[in-house]
Amino acid sequence: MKKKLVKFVKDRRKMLGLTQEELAEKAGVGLRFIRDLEQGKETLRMDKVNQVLALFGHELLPVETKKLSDE
Amino acid sequence: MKKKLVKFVKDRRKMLGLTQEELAEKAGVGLRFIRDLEQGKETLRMDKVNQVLALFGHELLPVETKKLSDE
DNA sequence: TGTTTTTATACCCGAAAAGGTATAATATTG
DNA sequence: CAATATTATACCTTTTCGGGTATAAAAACA
Repeated sequence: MKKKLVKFVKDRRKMLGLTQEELAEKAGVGLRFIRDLEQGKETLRMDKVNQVLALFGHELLPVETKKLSDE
Repeated sequence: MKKKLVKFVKDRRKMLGLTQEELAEKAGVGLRFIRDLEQGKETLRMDKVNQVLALFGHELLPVETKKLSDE
């Protein structure tokens, strides 16, 4: 199963050479939140996720779901 | 200020001729949630929003934020 | 290897989201 | 206009997310 959001955050964070702790601080969220996010938890608060994505110049928006088969 | 998500949900719902109540039931969320969502509340749970968007064949994903001026 | 850094799990607590209900306020319709 | 349907606000309760802390596991590095 997929997790585009998870992959996006992990990739971007490593791209910037940040630890989860540093990302948490920069984003203004708790370390636990970053962990949960990167672990694929889905019951996260939208605004908190957006706080993190904002660091990467991104935000959560409705995108067409094209789920033909997998990947 | 914008609210793409709000506009998207309202438009799609009306497009299908549904009331907030009907949308809530179909999505499996409370009526109050739909109201909060369409009212621009940002501290919503991501998975619940996705339940709603799924009815429209969409999902929340990270999208580049292009905030040149407004609109 | 052993040492250190980073990440993953688990537990506790306060804050607040989600849902239900009730009631205003708007729209819609006759 | 009035009557009805739909949407917006407010209050209350239950549930759980988010944060802090502690510890275990895994990675990185000497």
